[in-house]
Amino acid sequence: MMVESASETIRSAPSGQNGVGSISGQADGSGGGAGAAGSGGTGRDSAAGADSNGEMSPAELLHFQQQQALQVARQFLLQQASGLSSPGNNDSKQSASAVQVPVSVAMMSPQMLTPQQMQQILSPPQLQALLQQQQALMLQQLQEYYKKQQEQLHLQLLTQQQQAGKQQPKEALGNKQLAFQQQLLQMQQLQQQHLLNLQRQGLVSLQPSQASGPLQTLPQAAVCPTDLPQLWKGEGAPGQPAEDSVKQEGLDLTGSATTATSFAAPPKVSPPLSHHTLPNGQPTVLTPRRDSSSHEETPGSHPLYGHGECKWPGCETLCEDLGQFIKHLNTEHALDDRSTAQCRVQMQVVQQLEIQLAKESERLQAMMAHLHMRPSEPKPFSQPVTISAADSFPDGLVHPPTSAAAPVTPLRPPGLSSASLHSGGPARRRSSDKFCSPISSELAQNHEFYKNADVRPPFTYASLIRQAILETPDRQLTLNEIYNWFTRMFAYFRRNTATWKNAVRHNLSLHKCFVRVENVKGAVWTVDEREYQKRRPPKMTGSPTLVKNMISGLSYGALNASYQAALAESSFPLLSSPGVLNPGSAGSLLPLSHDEVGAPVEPLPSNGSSSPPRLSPPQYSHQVQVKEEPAEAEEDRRPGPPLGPPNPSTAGPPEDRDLEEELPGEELS
DNA sequence: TGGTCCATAAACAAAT
DNA sequence: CATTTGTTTATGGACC
Repeated sequence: MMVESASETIRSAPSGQNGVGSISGQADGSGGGAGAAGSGGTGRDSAAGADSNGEMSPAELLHFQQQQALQVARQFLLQQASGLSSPGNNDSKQSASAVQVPVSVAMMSPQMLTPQQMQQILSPPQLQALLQQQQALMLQQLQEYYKKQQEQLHLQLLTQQQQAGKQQPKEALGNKQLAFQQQLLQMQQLQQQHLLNLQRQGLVSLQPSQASGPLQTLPQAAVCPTDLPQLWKGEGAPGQPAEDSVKQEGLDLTGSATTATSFAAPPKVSPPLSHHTLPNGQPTVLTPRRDSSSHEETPGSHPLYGHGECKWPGCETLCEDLGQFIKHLNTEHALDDRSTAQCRVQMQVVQQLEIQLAKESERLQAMMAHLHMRPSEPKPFSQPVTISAADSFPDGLVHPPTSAAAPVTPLRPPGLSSASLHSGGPARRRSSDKFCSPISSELAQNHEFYKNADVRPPFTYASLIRQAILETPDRQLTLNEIYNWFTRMFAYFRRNTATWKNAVRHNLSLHKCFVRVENVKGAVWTVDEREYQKRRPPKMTGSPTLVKNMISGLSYGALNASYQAALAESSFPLLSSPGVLNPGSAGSLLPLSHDEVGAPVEPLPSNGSSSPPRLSPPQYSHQVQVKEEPAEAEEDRRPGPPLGPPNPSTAGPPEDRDLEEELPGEELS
């Protein structure tokens, strides 16, 4: 295959955006394009030369959308931090109004956090969800918008024709028609382009569910489609300066000014055409009550007024006093199309946040409940609670932690999980390791995300390699197969191949947990679970501290690191190991596609299935034996006597393989 | 500050 | 001979 030679790799320029110097990968995406091409798999978009085009390249688009999602996410976090998330609160109205201010304000404020930071704070699933929501919304809005524009054009065209037919010379008519048609064409092209871009990037993952997706995710957002165009219009209105978040986002994008412009363009198109369309087509469907709620309530102070400025989304006009503000409010934010549209946008924002809030609240309660009861309930798992805790918060759902960890996948236990670093961007490396989130579950859950987004997975090479191997029916892979797994599963590894491949080889050789086995066909790599677990014993057991942190973090409502981590972690987990097939079950699913790793579905039945009360020495954290199959002997043993023994066979069972395995003893070295 | 864990780079050797 | 596969060593960042 095309392995590129060293030469290419060397040029890595560290200067990452943020400084995390080590990860050169990110930085040099440019050149990489070429080499990567090989891995066929998914639709690959060469990351190459993004900037050259006038239009937004897929990469840029993705970046852009991520930014958008991040914005929203940011608000969400802010709110959480400010204690909004009081547990029981269900009163949507209340929370809505409460949320409003901060949200709108924050929305406009440019970056408080960098995308990287957001990535760290938010878990991939969260990011993904946000992204999708945003994308769905945008898509919808765009579609509506274009539709509307086209209708307008057609109408105009018709009118013109009629009139022209009567009074205008043919030539003129011809010209006009031409002009309109061109416009129409442009519109169509634009539309197609945008839709294409959106889909391309995205939304790939979005695609499948797309049909119903948007509606589902944004039940409320779906409001009347017809109104949407107005949203854009309103926002795009020339008069208002900063408002459009889109624009702001654009500014934020460090490197892509072009992006901003190109993206913002579409909405802008509207002004010219729109001015007269508005009068007509806009049935202002605005619901009075909402409107009134935000405008009218002016007790002593006004919810839209604070710190001397107008808090209306996008408007930060300074007002000396309330009186002046009111005046401003009445003049600038009167009941017009723009205000209505903005209001609607705000409604959507709030609604989404409410949904999110409800989810998070639920999760919080479950967490609290769990942590509380924990003391009394020691036994379920001797294991580190932390682990289970982390595992247990799936996205939104709450499932009993206790049972959570093990239960989910009876067969394939969390055993495999172990290492991984949980989320996290920069920190990715180690810190998380300690948290020990199950890579398998995380992966399963965010499988699509990593597959399509050029984001560096928050796992160490070792944990990824292990995952790759374990996902295989016979738990063994050749080096090349490992490479393929990487490229298949992560968009990120589709470039800089020389670099990460070297790292993979390095890790295989370096870690005792990877055992090379000579096979008929050559050599394959297997994982020695015992060794693997051995590497990180210390912390886990001591989880108490972690728990403590979590608790304190929660109680204070502060976004401290531990909380963030917990948050991030929480979302991943869903299922623990979905696709992983264990040999035992192997027969069934196996070989095929691993992709399924993603099978997850979130809702985990909480069927507690049995929680295997596995106890294992603390050191070996989770483990489960999987039972089902002797196949992996390796795993089995670990629970028991820790180190001991030489393992008998590791793999024996499955099949013959005479050559199999391992030689006893050696590993101890 | 020192130790550990990781990522990355690179030199080399052995096998294909 | 060129690649691929494995091993090792070195360096530096992050974290505890």
